[in-house]
Amino acid sequence: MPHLNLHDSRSRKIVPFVPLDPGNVRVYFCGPTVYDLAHIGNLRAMVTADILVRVLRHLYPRVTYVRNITDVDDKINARARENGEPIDALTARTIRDFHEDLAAIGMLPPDVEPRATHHIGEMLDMIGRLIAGGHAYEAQGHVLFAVDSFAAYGALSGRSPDDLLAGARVEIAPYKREAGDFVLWKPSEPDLPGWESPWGRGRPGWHIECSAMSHRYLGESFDIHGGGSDLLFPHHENELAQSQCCFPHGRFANHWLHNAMLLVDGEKMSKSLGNFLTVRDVLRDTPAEALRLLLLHAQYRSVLNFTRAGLAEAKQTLDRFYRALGDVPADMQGPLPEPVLAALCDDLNTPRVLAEMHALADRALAGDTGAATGLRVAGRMIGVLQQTPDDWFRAGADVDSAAIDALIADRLAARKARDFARADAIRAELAERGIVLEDSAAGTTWRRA
RNA sequence: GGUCCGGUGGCAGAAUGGUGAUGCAGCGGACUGCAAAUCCGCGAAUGUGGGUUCGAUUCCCGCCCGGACCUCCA
Repeated sequence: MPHLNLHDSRSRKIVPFVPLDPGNVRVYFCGPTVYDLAHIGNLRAMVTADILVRVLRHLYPRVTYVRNITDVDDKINARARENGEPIDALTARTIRDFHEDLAAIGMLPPDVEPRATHHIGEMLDMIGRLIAGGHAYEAQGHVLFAVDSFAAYGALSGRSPDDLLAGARVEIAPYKREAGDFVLWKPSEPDLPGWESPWGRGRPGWHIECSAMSHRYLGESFDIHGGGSDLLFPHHENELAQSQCCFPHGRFANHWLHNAMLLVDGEKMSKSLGNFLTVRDVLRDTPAEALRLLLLHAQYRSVLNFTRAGLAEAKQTLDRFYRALGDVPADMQGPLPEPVLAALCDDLNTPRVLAEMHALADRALAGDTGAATGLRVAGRMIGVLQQTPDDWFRAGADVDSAAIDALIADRLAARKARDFARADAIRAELAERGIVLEDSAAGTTWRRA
């Protein structure tokens, strides 16, 4: 069995993955801040985590996958006010929508999905310990982490504290001792969510929740922490600092995994550019597996440019794979083809997985049922090819299949009578409705265009 | 301005110190009443200038271009 090698953001190298406890691999990924529908950039991070966890589950008997939900945040407060709705209603609805969207894309649920607001006690406990240890201080109702109390601050993201100061483009709050100090706890206005604390009624800063929840569910040291590359600094740097200062005997995350950003039509996705796409926007006219496959078409550390043409190509690739599957049932069991596993173990090289799947499809189309089974198993491994070919080719066709069968019978009669004008008219009529007819030795079948 | 990542055929996208996968698109052919699918074949790439080396796309340096981040916030 090949060994799993993963890129580690801290060392910026691909290194062998060695679990702390092979009997229970522990993984934490930063989940969503729930104030709006998931967009396709969010989705890329979720798919990266999903593939990683699938590979880990294949290699190890038990994996504990924790993905948090940030449900206390200034963006949430602002959105709730904008919408004129209670914060609880906004977060509950957004979480429900998020779960629906991820399920549609074939994402395995995390084992634990902790919410920040359910772990305020753990956060307060950590903050108290940080103050006691001289790593945090209170100033004007805020509690701040003192970055100069952690010698390794900046090591994860590869920045020196001097670099950080040089480029600071945000006004430094006057109560900070050092410009790099960040908020652990801050006062909350009466109309905003808040919890009583030794420092007054307040709410947590952004980073402390992940430190508190990962500790609660995974311990002082765990295997992998991941998220989008935009989280590397400051979010993960700060999490690491807090956690290591609070639990000096732990290593926090042993291994850091970050996925590159997604662009839309070559540009950063933003509402002002008009290229902001939610998962739902895409799924309105695209099969979910096509969206998933598109995200797997690039290795997770490469910037991925999302385009409609790319989406169409992903759909076409799945057409080919579904043809190659033939009669192999969706739940067919078999060994995962070795080249596929080798590609996954090579830093989750999903493009190479797809190349291997094309090779399997070639053999399957040539009549090799073992290869067709291998394709099924490989597809299941990466969360695609979960349907029957009929379902894939006919889903979304807004038609009455009995009527189509009748037209196919009419056309067959016309062809027998060598009335090709009539036969072609039927083909054209169905084409108008988005139906493609395919003649073969075995008869005529139809699919959606 | 600072730190980091990247630039491979028309497009997407792997890999590699020794003749550069895979898919899409294109072209030619087989098959087909037509079409689709499938099959066979063809053309097509390492941003740029140096350096190291017998040999560089791969390693090093400069330049150009693109991207992420630069601390609670857009």
